[in-house]
Amino acid sequence: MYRRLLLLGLLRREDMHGYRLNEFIERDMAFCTDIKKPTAYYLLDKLAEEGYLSEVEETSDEGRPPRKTYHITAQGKQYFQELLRETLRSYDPVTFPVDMSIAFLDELPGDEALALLEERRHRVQAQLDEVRAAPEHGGSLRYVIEHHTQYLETELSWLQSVMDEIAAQQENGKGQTNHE
Amino acid sequence: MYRRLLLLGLLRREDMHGYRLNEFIERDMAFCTDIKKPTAYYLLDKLAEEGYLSEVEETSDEGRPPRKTYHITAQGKQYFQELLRETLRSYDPVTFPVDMSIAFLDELPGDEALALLEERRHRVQAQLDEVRAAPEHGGSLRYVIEHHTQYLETELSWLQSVMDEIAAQQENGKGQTNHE
DNA sequence: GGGCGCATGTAATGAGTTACATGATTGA
DNA sequence: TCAATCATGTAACTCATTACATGCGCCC
Repeated sequence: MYRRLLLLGLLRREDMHGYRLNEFIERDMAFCTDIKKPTAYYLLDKLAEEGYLSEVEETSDEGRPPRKTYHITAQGKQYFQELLRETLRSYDPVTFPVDMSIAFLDELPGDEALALLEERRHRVQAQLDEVRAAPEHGGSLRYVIEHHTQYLETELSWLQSVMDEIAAQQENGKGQTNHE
Repeated sequence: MYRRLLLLGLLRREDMHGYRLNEFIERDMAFCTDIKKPTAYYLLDKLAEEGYLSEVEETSDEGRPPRKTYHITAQGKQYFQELLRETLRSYDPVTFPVDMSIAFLDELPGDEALALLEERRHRVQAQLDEVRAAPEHGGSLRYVIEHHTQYLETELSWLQSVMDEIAAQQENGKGQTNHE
């Protein structure tokens, strides 16, 4: 649903065709969304069918492929508002896949666990670097960047604390576990 | 995939039938997973088909319905290890639906935005309370609880900072936006 | 007699992804 | 001539969910 919100939100500012939308999303919002191109095209189609967007087919003037420009309708604006409010007010508990591996960490010898967690730490750090490098165009996208920055910093500090504790156990000679 | 890891991880400790598994998950792990009952049954079936679990049908002695007890196989243990390592080392960027509503926050009058965010804050706080109330049985589940606690605290502090900034703009009379 | 606990499922649906297809122009 | 840019899609698939179905025994 948040993907619909994204598309409607961008189209509310300016009419665009799918390619431009995907381009913008990939360049400026990659750090906070995972929408894929075919999904975007699919959703634009669907939103148009449902009456939230109107599409204007532009037959190509030159050698360029034809394209459809989307414009948000009155119902679309209302729908956008509904989605916006609902998304703002509601909170769905998050699940982290890594939690399951942490929960069963006793399955792995401590040194291997440490190596894998170190690898993970690098990836989280890389993601944080990417967020910090995000183009800083004004507007409330600034809050979103701050959101991800804080989230990732917390993630790093938690990871570090887990690694510290494992390393401590390792030194105490309690690091022996049942491994296959 | 992390759902498979969860089921295999629990079965690695002790043979169980689906009902007990679901019961345990709901009581002790609700705060960190969103697996639904039919999904669990479905996955147990599938994991058995794939040779990672063996199932023993126990025809009911008394009036109780018959049940299938699952036991992890050697391949299952290996598969579990693979999933465990892969899940530990890899990091998939998280997306927060709320980000999309924050990105387009200028669509809403400031006072309404504040009211909705306040509602959200309450829900996040409730979730944090629930995590803190989680049964504290030993093992590395402790790390998972810590993970969620820190995540939710960060979430609350970020929310607060967004609300503060909106309130500040409101006072400066910049709170006027284009609304329908 | 009505609801809860025990125990398992199925059928339909949804949301999104992957891999693939098309085809013209422009620049190295 | 080879890749990239522009521009749009489809078909098949995965993963998981929702809503529903079943049926006995126990307790109030």
